[in-house]
Amino acid sequence: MTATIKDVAKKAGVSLSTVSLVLNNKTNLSPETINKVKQAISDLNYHPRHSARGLASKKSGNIGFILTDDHFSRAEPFYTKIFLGSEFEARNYNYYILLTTIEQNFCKKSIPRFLLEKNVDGVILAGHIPDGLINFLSNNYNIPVVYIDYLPPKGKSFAILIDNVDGAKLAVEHLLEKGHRDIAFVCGEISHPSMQSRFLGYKQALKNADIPLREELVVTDELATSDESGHNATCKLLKTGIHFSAIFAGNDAMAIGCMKCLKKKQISVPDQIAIVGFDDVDIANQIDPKLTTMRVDKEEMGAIAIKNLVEMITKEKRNFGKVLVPVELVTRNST
Amino acid sequence: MTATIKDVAKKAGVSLSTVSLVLNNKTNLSPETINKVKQAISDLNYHPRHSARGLASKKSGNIGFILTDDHFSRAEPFYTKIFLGSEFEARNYNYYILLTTIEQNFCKKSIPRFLLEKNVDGVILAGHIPDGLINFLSNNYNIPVVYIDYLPPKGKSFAILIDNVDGAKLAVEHLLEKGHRDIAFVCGEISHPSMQSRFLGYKQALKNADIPLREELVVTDELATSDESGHNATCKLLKTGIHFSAIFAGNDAMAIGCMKCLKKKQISVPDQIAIVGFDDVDIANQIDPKLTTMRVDKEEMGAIAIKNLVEMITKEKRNFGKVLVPVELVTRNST
DNA sequence: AAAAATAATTAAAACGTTTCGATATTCAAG
DNA sequence: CTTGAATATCGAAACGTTTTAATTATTTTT
Repeated sequence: MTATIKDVAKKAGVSLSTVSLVLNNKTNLSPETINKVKQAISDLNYHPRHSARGLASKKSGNIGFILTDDHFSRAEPFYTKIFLGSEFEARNYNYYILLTTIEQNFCKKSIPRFLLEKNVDGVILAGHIPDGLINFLSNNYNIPVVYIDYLPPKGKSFAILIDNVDGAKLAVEHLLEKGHRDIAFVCGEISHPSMQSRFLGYKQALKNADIPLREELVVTDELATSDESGHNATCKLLKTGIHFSAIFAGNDAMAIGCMKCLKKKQISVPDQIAIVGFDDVDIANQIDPKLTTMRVDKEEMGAIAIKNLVEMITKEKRNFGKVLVPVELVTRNST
Repeated sequence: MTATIKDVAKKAGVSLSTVSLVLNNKTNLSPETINKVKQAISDLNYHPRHSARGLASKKSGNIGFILTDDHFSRAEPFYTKIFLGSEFEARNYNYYILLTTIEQNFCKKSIPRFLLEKNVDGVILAGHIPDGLINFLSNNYNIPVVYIDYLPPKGKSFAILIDNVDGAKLAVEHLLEKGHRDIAFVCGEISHPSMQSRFLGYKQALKNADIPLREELVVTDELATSDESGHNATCKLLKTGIHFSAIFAGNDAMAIGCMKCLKKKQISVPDQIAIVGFDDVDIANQIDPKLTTMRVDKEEMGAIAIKNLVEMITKEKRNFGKVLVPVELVTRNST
């Protein structure tokens, strides 16, 4: 059958252990030996069996990737892209990724099998993860954990987050550069952490430009952060009769809602009112006019998570804190 | 640390082997023994270590999922959904899925690691897969393979395919029921197998309704199957001046292109011209008017693939042939 | 030149299962 | 009863690595 480490040892004229040492780049090996072994490995087209390694080393060589089902199946492939970024980066480090979705309402039944079977060396948790799982993990496992796009409410953790504050600031600064002074902020569900940060960025940008914050240009009382919320919020703003020449929307969905409302009222975008969104969802580029928005590199987020996770696994140390991933302005036709 | 099979054996008062037999549902076990062991397993919260199993049984417990990078990263999450469906179903059978993307231009360097490491018991190939990989697989491995949405050009294979012919027939029949008689078919890149099948379905539906095929209502000479191709094809049709009251487009992208053209020419959809697409992409439901189209259950396709693959793995047999997944009409506002 | 330190290599145990063949027990048929 | 088959359980080998400690070879120090 296929070659094993034994065959390599025989061919290279060394012991099993030596081959293993070469395989794992261990020290105290003579260059000749290393060459002999490497030659034999390539001659035999040898590849160490994954499960044998796992058994002996007590490392699985796998990384678990957990997100809630609603996050993955939603239309916008935000987490899909993050996952893909992780998969790519993991390959560079020779790790496999085991993906699993869990239900929002966590119960003991839904503990990912790769945890029970000790089949992962570390875990990535993407998006809003139920407390139950977080507690279960920290109580029963000692493997490193990296959060993506979610900061657990308590306890020390390591998280990869979107730099919402800075992104929002950039968005508003873009509008300021275009000469806008009366910039509205449209947002729903202000309780959401991202929305709060984006609001903060909006306020900071105004402050830096010496423009006072005008409460009447801020709508934060919509229930959701959807298309519809954006639509309603814009209608509300227009009804007040207060002048504004630009809108910064909390996300693209709302920005699109804004545009729908404006179109209905025959207000031209960007001539009469400019709009900036946030997220750069796929349709942002397909609507008319194309939406200027803030893009975050999702693949990069996944890659950063892997890099850090692998470091924690191999160096057996724990990182804590936040990594803020920068956001980039994508200028299109709505501004 | 965590319990092993040894602990279970001790606790249950039986031998290692017996526990293993229970674990694997083997025959010739007394009910009392089974109960004793199961009790011990649950008492100790025992879960067999994945790599140990893999090593001893020479089965990895993993399934490989391969697709080309361009397929996975494209905007429309077609293959993402298939993958998700696979992941869900695989969980039911206690398999892990290892996903990897490969480049379109295959080379030895890009052989998925899980193949080299003997770390999968079977493989799913989704979408257009380079011949090089197919040959490599069949020459070097004896593991079962299931294709999804792709039929390899030669050799025996087992594939899960969209029932394009039947779907197209349904689409056209829907238009016929709505009273349309002059139905155009708009399609680019007719060399593509799916497009050929859809064209075939179109012709069959007409034939069944005793309506002669009129070549002048068929556009198949566009270069791509994109939005733009649909747009151009429609313009071409309109220019001929020939009457038609409905369009069946080869896919949603083209259907959307058709609508754009009609909107430009102030032709109302569906009042003057009705449109049916194919695929049910996400934006089909977001445009105005919402697009009537044909939906295929992508998750189901993934699940079917897993079911068959697992059967082949466990029963050590090979299935051959095609499974055609039915397509469903989604009636919206464009008809 | 001997002793000590270091470098290079190896033997053997360990990892936690499955599986094969052996053994013990029960059952049915002669 | 005796024998042969079927049932139930077990002991031990095997799977292919890593890792620890031991051994041998080499270099450095005194």
